[in-house]
Amino acid sequence: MAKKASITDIAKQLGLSVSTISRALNGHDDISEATKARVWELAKELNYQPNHLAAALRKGRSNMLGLIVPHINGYFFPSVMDGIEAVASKAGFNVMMCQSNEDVRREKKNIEALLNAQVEGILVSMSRTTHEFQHFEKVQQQGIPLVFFDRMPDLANVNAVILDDYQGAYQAVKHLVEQGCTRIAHFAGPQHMNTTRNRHLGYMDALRAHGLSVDEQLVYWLPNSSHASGEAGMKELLKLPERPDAIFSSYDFPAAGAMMVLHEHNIRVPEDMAVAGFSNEPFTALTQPRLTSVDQRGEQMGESAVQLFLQMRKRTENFPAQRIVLKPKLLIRDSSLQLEVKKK
Amino acid sequence: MAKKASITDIAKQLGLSVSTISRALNGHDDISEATKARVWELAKELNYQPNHLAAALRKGRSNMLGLIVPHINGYFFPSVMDGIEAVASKAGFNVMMCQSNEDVRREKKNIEALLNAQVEGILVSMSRTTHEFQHFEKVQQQGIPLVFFDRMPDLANVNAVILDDYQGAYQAVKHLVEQGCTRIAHFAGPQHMNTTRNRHLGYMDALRAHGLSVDEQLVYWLPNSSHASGEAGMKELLKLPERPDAIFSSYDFPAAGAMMVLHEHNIRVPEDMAVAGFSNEPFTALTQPRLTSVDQRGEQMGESAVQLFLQMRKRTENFPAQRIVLKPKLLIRDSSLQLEVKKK
DNA sequence: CTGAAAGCGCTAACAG
DNA sequence: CTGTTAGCGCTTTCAG
Repeated sequence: MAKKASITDIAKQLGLSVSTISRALNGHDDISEATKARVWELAKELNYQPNHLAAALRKGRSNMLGLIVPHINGYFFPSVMDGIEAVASKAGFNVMMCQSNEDVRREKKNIEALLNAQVEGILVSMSRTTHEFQHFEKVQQQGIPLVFFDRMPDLANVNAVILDDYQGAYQAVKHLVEQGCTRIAHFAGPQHMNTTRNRHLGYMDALRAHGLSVDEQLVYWLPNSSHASGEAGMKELLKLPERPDAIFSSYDFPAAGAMMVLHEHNIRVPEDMAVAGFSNEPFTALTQPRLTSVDQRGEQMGESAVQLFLQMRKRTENFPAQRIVLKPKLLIRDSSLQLEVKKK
Repeated sequence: MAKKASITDIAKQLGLSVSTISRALNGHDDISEATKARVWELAKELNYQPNHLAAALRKGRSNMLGLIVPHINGYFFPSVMDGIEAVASKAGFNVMMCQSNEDVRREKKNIEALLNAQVEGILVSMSRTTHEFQHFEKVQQQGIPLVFFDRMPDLANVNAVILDDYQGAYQAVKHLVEQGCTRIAHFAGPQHMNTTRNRHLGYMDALRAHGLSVDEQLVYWLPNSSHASGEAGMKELLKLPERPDAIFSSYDFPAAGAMMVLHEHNIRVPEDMAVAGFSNEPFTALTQPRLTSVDQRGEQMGESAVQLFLQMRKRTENFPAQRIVLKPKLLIRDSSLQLEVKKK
């Protein structure tokens, strides 16, 4: 196998200088069409492959964007990635993707790797175990634009694009109230994360706003977002002397798990208990009954995150931190619908 | 913001040569502990970040591995990516991930981008629209190890790790036969892809091996792998004069779609019609009834793919193309179970 | 329209 | 144990 051809090989074979080849290959208009053609032809013939590393080193611009997600299970993060890829590639950026696996140590390593790779910006959704932020500060110290999405730290001066989780939860619970539910339980996620904390807050405020009191007994703290933890939660709730008549879950999988348990106990959904989840996972349209859920705008979130990055790198001055908040969308399905009608 | 510190800055401030710094930073043991300590300290102080680009250029080794997946919806590809990441990072490789979006043009661009980025190998699962393979040959011509996973071209000399889709389908259909089903329908995927073609072949052979004939009327050709196409397929099958008593789907989502339609028609699963899917999506444990499916060994596939790559780059000689075939696992759930018992 | 020369940041002989 | 030197492949002044 022949050694990989470089710009110098082309130059020699054509009796031209490397700079001419470079310019020809990059389509500069101060090169004659004739030479351009010759260069292109030989490049093809030699199977020439530009070395991005060398160009990036020289230009001081890698055209790479770093991305860190906690995991890629479920529908949400992949959809964000779709949005990111679309906008990034349109702007001429390649995306270097890492998973932190919900582990802050891994997240730190990801940051290191991306910084070493000379990415021009980093988009990150924090891991579940991230409680300190020095590794992020380091990024900013290097002058690398840093954009959080979905999961962000509780700090003032950070750029982020997030969902209005509070509103999403509020709307879902309001909907349940309007369907006639009065004892609405909640599957709550970790309260140190902005996302699930705000869902919990939205839940509580929606109850209060509609004259219902918040009953701590009706809140089950999910150990994780699996369907198994929803099953466990439902079993707990069924032990209560007075059973809830609805459940709002911070995630879809536990909601579906709860429905499994209800089915086993011959408790009808939504007649005996209404159920609503959060994320709008594709499978929510496939459960029996279909599951009401809140859409998280994943794709749009990804797009906005890249756009924010693109803005940041344009400004020479440190421009004020921006926070973009997307509106959630409640998708009402059979698991919570027309309770009044169905009840009788 | 200070200009990013380089190895030269450290050298100057310490009155040492750059090579000493380089060696110290890389932990060579021909540098005194004393100087190592000084170097490390100043590096930390200056917020020094090694420039991987420069090192890679010089060493001719990028420590980057390219990955192309058709999409990251559903569970399968993310699980493969998990396996890839795990083994790759253990071997000191960073993964550069691209999506082809089931578009061969995009796939070609991805290949270009990865080649430009000087990846040391490429792992790829072909897009659905890939019918020609020059872009892959180009990779091999450059001497870059190329490993296909799951979806591979019909060529002899390619390295690949795939699932035994034929066996998976065969087992699923055999299971349905053993449950007493005699008119087993099939939701078939595209026949130009090894995966879904082999599932179709396994389906047919399992029927024949058990004395059942293959009825073309019972095969519905899925336009895609969405649940909607499964709903459409089920509706078609219900128009037949003689209704099937089981359905084996090439994907899980259409299988779930079919179950929705059956539920609407008050056709019981599995009593009136058994259902089995393919992929073992997490949601298959959450449908009503739970869906029988074939696990695709995603994680193991990813791990094997990286291991194969690592082998390939060790051999100086072109070693013979390897094909690793993983064994599928049939997960029997309620949607197909104990038909005989339940029927009466 | 083209060439010469310098250098991005780092590593790796080769010398001491 | 440390320094000198050359150069990875490319882009970009500065000169013609």
